[in-house]
Amino acid sequence: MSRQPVRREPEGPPPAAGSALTLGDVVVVDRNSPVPLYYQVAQALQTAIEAGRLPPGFRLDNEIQLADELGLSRPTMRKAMEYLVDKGLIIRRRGVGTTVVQPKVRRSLQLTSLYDDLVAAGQEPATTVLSLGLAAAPREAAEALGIATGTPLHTMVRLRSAAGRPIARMTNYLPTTLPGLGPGAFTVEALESTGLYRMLRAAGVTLHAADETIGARKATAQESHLLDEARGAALLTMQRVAYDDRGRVVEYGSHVYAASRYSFSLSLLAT
Amino acid sequence: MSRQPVRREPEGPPPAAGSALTLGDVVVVDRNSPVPLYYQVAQALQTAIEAGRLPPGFRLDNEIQLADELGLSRPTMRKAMEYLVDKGLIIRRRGVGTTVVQPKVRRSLQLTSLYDDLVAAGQEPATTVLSLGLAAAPREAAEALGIATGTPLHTMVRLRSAAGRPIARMTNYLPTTLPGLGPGAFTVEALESTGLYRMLRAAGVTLHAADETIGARKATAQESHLLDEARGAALLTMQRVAYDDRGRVVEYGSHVYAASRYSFSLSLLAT
DNA sequence: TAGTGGTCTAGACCACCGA
DNA sequence: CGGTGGTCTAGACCACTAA
Repeated sequence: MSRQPVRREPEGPPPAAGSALTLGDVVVVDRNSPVPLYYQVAQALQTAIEAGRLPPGFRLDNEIQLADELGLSRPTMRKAMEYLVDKGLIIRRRGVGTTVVQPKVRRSLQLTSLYDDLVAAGQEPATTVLSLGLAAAPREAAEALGIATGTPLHTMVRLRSAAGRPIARMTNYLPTTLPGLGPGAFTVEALESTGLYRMLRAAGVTLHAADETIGARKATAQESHLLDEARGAALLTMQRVAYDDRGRVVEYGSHVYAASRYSFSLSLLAT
Repeated sequence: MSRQPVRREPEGPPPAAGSALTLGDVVVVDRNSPVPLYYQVAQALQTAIEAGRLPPGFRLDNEIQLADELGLSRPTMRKAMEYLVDKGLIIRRRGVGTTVVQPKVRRSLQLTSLYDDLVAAGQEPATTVLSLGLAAAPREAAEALGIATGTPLHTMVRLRSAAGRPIARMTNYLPTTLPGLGPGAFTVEALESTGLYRMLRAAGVTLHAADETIGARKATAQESHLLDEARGAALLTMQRVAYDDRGRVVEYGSHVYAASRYSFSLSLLAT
């Protein structure tokens, strides 16, 4: 239980960026918690980095020192740091050391107003179910789900709005053969209040992976009207196939978004 | 060096999906190789899975057995399997075991012809440099790079084609202050033959992360002409900010794609 | 040459799952 | 209950980097 905040501040030129902090100031581990030690450490460090207490460029001590400052073994400390590397928060180089990564700017990319902005601006997104029921699988959905065209599927069309304006039309197809997803598994009320993915999880479906394709095309007259856009406006399209942890296709969705008010953002780490 | 392909085929009902194979049939480790043992194992397993030698649903032995079949310690075997979990190729459940995941279908999503299809169809992509030089940073690029508007930047516009038709116009801005990227670092010839990212790596830049925003809008008259599309056609847009391993912004790109012939595909693992 | 992270080992105990 | 993966420890040697 010894955890004196040892401060190493040797003579000579001041260190590049901080180093007056010690892990003990930032991380406290609870050995009685059911949360794994490495995860406690990783979370604490992530919080500290995101809060700026470990600023960009901050040089961390080597993993052996850190480990015994916290009273942990080296592998455990290491696992915590690997977690942060995977998240892109720190960089480690053999023979060099570990430094905190510069936070990404992100928000400078918002050239147009985004869905997230609308949500952040206080307007909660709302969902309206336009249709819901069992219907014969169209060719597109049948191919995605790997079944015969015409097989009955849960079929639903939802309109997603934010800030009082429609943003997206989402069409989803789900097989009726999965446990917990028999006919009648979905209701308009639940879909509008709970959301599809939460309902799936509640039904015992474990989402594991998804493939998405993002494209664009011009809106049809009907789509322009539905999404409150000009005729022939550009739409973002997204098709998604979602799989559960046994590799079964759980859902196929084909969605269109009003491109003037919506865009997709992604962050990638080194390939 | 004992590596007999031990086969476990107990009495009773035939196992669900395979189990007549052993790791020894699929993985051979070379302790003299500089390649880490866990990585050798992970690669061999990945290859076997993707080749179908370990079919979807295949149940792997527990990690202790696997480890000593290969003459490895449990942590090393474990690290190999964690690698495969991260790649989404296997699923592990405590108290249950490890199984090979169903391969994703992917290709059923190609509703429209994609860039990849064109490349796969034999037409190599080609790049034409439309302009290249130093220019004052426009507001958009200055914001993304975190510098003052008007700062001189490497500025380049490239036209990417496939199957003899233009597909994308890519506009990139790069600071001149990074080591190896002074004025004159880029030439038309190198860009057309080598590609921007490869040139960056050669200049000693280590790409680490990127933020992307994908949207859509209608083409201007000039863009329609350049990309060989109808007037007002839908375009996919993508802005990207790339960072090096010190968190410095390396590049800002703003690109437009002919949506009738291009789309983005992504695969996601459980969040 | 000194210090760093990368890899590897051989144990241990535990939480969870299904029969 | 037995078997599984999840966590943790305390060492060891090595490859790489920088001074």
